[in-house]
Amino acid sequence: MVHSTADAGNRQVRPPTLTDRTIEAVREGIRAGTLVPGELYSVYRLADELGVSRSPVREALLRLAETGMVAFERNRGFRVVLPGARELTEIIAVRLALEVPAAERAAVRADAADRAALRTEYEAMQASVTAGDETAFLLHDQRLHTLLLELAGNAHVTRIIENLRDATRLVGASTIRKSRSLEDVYREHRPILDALDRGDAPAAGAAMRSHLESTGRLLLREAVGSGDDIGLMWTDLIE
Amino acid sequence: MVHSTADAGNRQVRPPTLTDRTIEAVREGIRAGTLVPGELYSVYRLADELGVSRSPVREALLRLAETGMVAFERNRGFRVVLPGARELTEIIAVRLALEVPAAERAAVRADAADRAALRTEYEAMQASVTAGDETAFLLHDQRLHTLLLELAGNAHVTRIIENLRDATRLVGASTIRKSRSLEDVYREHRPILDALDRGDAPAAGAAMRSHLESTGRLLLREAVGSGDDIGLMWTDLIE
DNA sequence: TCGCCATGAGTAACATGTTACTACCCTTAT
DNA sequence: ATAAGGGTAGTAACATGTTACTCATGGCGA
Repeated sequence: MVHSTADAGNRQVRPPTLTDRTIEAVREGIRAGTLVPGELYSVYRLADELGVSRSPVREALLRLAETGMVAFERNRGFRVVLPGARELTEIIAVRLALEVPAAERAAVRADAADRAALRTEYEAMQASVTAGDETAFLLHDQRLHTLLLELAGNAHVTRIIENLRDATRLVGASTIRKSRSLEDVYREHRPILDALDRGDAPAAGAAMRSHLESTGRLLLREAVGSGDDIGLMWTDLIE
Repeated sequence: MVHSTADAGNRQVRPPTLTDRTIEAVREGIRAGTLVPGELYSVYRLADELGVSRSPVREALLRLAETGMVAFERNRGFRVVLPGARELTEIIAVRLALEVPAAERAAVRADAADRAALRTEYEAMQASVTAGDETAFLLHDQRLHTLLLELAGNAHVTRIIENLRDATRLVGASTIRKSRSLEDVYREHRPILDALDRGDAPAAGAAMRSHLESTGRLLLREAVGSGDDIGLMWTDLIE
């Protein structure tokens, strides 16, 4: 059984730092709509909104800037960035390259406890679908993917994907609502888990590929700018 | 022709910040042996060695800590970390997953100018071999790989690999000297470039895989701790 | 000789102060 | 009306101050 605490770069047994808590606060603010993409904010204002000094806030935003989630503008402020079609396509390509082999590996390594944990998340997804709670749905979707990655046993891969996910979460949230395909996304995970149960590595990989490509296309369709040629970029980076 | 400036997250046309310069200074310090892995340093000391305040130094080190190059210890200082066998294996696995497809893509997209640029680096590698200059060798090796990645057209992949390389550069430097296989590593690049010239994508991918696996095993042999079972980890994460 | 505890030096993490720069606004001349 | 220009508010980047913690060291008793 792979422990699920996800301590890749491992920080603290001690309480999380203010920087860590600020990172979470920003993520939450974006989820909740308090921080609007494209809008200009400042470390000053955010710092006293959160009731902390500028240092941890600045550090937190710099880390988020590394993943491309926010962008600083010198002497102006920072913005929450939502990724364009190009960036989304690139991210999907990376996820395909890393998560498909991870799924294959997971199929080989999973024991009964792992499979049970995956099922739990899967059922929680189903519950979120019927409840129409897309926030919860995305949360369990993420957890399921993360569990799979941890099963594969490569902490670097887990961290990389986690970072990329951050950059896209924003698009995902607004996308799924519109296309009301929440249930479709849910269904796509079934073949993955079934293959895991059978220990069928190739099938698990194929199912994961199919899932990522499908949701990838979905994301792109929503996030596309008029100038971007999706088909061209897709074949260029993915196929 | 893909432009080689590699501005993925893109910063400034303006002069680089003190933080940026500090990051480079730390990298250089490690290369030059001024900063010894495992030794305990402090932001205080490093700051006035560099003649700047603690803020940019701290920010620089935090960024390097993200990639795993250094590690902070609360109220103690920070250390330059050299990766263990486990981490090296994980990194090799990621490089295989990303750089093999990138080589295939590059084979399709490369034009005459791209191929010429690759040849230039390749010949510079050869020159470094005969000159016995391993620093220069590693530099051109890196440039060649980066060129290939940029050719593939996925800036995220380029950035990810670049970060991983940072974590391993240290091991690579000490490794190659001992095993005096500098020339072997040089030779391994030949089939890649040949395949590129023919526009033969599968061959380019296969050559890249072979190269990464070979140098990967080399790295592991040097960096291994007595308690680590290389073979087990290798099959677990790579094959 | 050995263990224990107080103490102090040194640190990361956090807070606050400073600087140089940018864009915006309002005035004024054309 | 429109353009030019100076002033000002607000900012990131950098510098410095403060706090709470960790660990080594040395004295002191057994």
